[in-house]
Amino acid sequence: MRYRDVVAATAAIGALARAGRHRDAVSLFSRVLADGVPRPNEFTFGTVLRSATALRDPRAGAQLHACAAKFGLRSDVFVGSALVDHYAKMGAMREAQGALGDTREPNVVSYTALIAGFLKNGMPEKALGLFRCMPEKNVVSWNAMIGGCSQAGLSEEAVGLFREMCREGVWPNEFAFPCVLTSVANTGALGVARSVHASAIKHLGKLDVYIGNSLVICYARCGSLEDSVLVFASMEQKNVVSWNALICGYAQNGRGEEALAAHKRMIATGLKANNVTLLGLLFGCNHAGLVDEGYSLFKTAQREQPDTLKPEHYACVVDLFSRAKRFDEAKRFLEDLPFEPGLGFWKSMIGGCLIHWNKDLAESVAKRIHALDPEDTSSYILLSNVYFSVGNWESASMIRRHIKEKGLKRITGCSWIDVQDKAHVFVNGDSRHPQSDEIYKVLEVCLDNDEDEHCLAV
DNA sequence: ATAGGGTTAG
Repeated sequence: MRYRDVVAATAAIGALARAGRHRDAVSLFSRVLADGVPRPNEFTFGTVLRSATALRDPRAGAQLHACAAKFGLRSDVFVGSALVDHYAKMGAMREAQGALGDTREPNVVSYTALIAGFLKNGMPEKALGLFRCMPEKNVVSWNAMIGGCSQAGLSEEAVGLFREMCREGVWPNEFAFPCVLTSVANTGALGVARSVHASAIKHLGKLDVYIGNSLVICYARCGSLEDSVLVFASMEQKNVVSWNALICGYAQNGRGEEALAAHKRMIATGLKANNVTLLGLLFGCNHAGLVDEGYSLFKTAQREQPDTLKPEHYACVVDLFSRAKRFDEAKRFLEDLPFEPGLGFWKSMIGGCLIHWNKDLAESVAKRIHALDPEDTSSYILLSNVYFSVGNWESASMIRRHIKEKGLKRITGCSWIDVQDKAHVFVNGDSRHPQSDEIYKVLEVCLDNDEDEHCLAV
């Protein structure tokens, strides 16, 4: 069938795209093009390019780009933004920049698409540079910056940008809050969480399910399970993500029993658990020592929805057994894995050996790890800690020397506490804090009261 | 008839 005019043809392509039938949309475009009638215009290209992007098909994108150029539409702003967005989402940032350069009158959309691309492809400085000098900003450009920083793990930047946006008088919409709340969750600042929550109510009135979910996880990560549960209870709409957020919150805070209970309630509402649910449950069981419950959940999932199982779930089971000193079961489980265990699996085992002072097993597992990766520092450290724990100082310091000699780099873990919305970060043996002396005095008092605890030198 | 931004684990 032929289309009466270009409007009808474009509408037909657009309808396919809206129905998610992107492959058909691209085919229809090719047919229209082959017929030669009607002649596609800038709207047609914009529409079909979106489908090529949704398909993540760089070949189709490049062909459409060339074709648009042939039709003299390359410098149109609609075609241009669609091209920038396409290339940015394919990770081809040079081409994306080129497409913006070819656009005669680039607008907010063109710039925003490029900024989002820079952030997604690990170039936050370029994104920020462009954002600072773009001719015009709107709430979407702000959201792209906030969301992109949040995804890139630049939590402080994301929160800062959110504040700046509000200061500039830009009214945040519902898209901004999930991003900024994720970032707040990563910094763990409860006071900030509360103020962003208040800001959401002030700006939006009603909170949608995305924001509710983000609040549940944010409060849990900031250490306030009370607020987390309160938000969850107040949500009108709940989906799998909401339940997962609740379950994971319980799990992170060591409340395995409550996580299991929440899972039962979730099933009762007719929702099906997915891979994240299972991971949260296993994690919760892990930290509450609910070994049999956790393993039985795993086996049920293996039976009923084997497609949801990923290596991470198997790793949790290894952790579950080895933390509980059930090394034989852990070993048997490892041998029966349906895939090659990665380093993480063996590290899990050493972790268990450290808790239970199992030197012999730690040695044999360390051998396996170093066969896979001789540069793996964390397993050396874990092994030397096992030696420390059983009082074998010589072997322990030998390993430390070995690490130094090989020049292996180790990633230092850190912890922090939040005092009046300011995070104070510490690493082991740190003395850089301005109140360091006082802090250590208080610490000594605490440690004196607690002499039975084993203090592991890492 | 067309465009850019959102939530869950480690």
